[in-house]
Amino acid sequence: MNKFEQVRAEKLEKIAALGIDPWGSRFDDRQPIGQVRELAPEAGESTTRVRTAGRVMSKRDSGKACFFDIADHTGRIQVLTGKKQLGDAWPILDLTDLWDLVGVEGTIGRTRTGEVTIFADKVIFLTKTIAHPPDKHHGAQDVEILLRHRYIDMIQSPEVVRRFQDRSKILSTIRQYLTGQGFTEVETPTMQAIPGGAAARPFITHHNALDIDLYLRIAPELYLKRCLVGGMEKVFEIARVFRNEGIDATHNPEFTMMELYEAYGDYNRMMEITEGIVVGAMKSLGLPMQIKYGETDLDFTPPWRRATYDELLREHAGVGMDDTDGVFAEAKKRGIETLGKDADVVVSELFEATVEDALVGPIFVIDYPATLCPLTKRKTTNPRVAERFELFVAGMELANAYTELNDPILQEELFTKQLSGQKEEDSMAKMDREFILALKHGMPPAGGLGIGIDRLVMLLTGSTTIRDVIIFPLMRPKPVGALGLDEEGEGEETPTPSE
RNA sequence: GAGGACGUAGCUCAGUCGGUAGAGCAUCGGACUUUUAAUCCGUUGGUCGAGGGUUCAAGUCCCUCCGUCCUCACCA
Repeated sequence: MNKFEQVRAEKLEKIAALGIDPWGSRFDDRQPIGQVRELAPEAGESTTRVRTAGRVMSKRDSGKACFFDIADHTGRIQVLTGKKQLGDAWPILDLTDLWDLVGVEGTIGRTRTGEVTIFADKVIFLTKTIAHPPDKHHGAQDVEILLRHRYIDMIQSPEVVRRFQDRSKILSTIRQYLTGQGFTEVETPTMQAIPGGAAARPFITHHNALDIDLYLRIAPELYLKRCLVGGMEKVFEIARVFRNEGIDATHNPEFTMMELYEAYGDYNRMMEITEGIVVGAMKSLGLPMQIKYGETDLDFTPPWRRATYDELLREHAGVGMDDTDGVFAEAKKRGIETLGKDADVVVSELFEATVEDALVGPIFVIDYPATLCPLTKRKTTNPRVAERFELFVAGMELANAYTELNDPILQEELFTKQLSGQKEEDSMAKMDREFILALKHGMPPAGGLGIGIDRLVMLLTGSTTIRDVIIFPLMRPKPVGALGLDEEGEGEETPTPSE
């Protein structure tokens, strides 16, 4: 405990000595501060009584009077009280520090300078804050402090709380939209013996009683399709998935993916649903169809542009995807390694290099080279092309959907086929015999869709990094030392992982 | 994984050419019943991220390590 904490801890004792519980208790019939503010008259003091609670954000002591500001997630308000008004309760104010939690009761009004103020005759101590708070004007600015101790970020920046409330609203809107369309929400295994359904490196863990290694899922896809086999014709899951890869402004090791499957649908139907979900989410936040993301102007008025993979590759790279010689030549020209790589792997790399960053969107890129899509149904008119789309917005891949492959014989074949030039962990093709067996029982033709929830929330809340929309992003563990929280001598260090 | 930047009091930040470690806020003590970055007087506070090196002397220069951020690569 550092010197600041000792001072506050001593006050704790003094509060208790006054017969007051420094940790507070139930506090009923409280109005949120935002509501209390609305009751303020144009000027002067009203007779309207209010009762509210919040965190002390600033304090201006003036002898026998005291002004302090309290804040909750709905707003901030000034409180004025005095020795005469509080009587026996007056000494508690001396023991009240910044970031303590208090309840107040009094009349609502304005001071002569026009500031909305609660003229309090009761101050109820609710909770002592032992830690020393950051600078009351600048707040903590260090990104590391804000991320490691997100509650500090939330306390000092109401917009942070609002952003996560927006995230919650987007999620509930998606649930409402889908259940309204007859979808059933299911929860499939997070720990899986074979981590399939996407191309990504998994996290590995171990179950002691069964003595088996398990993987944290990289996608819920293969289980949701089993639900289709079982007759759940419309299912979805808002799935936390885990990918053991790099961390940057658009990637966190765990993130949230919405996946849905609709029997007897196809990828065209998935485009309609995607538009419905995104537009619905925007409306729930009160956003117009034209928004700005960073410097980019986006128009979400449906229907959104649909362009084929081949068409876009011709537009931006000047070659068609079936023109193997042209694709190799163009790739080499752009410094892409082509030696020993499958033609479609090169096509894909050329596409990523030339097209993806140029896509402002929203735009559905449709009809991908089939070899890159082992879980997707091929076009009956052209088996080289898979019925898949990806939705791009502002250079981000926001959604991915297929007409689902339901042919178990072809599926088994595709699971065994690794493309040259592609590492196994970079491939979606991982043999899962249990899944093949499920397909053998007859999965209806279906459309499937995945939407990256974090990226959608980024887009709709104007956040440029994923850390702004993941409430506790992964950070490398560190001994608690910042903010004076470090225990002297018996420093309880976070164990470092073995190398 | 590669490159770059940063790390100084609880917080926000200065710190010149290598020459006694600073300010504001917060804390603590005092004055004040309409302040609002309250004011006024006084006070306390440092392993300069960690370790090593150069030097008479290192916050400052060099090396290693740790952490965070940015760019690139991978990925959604």
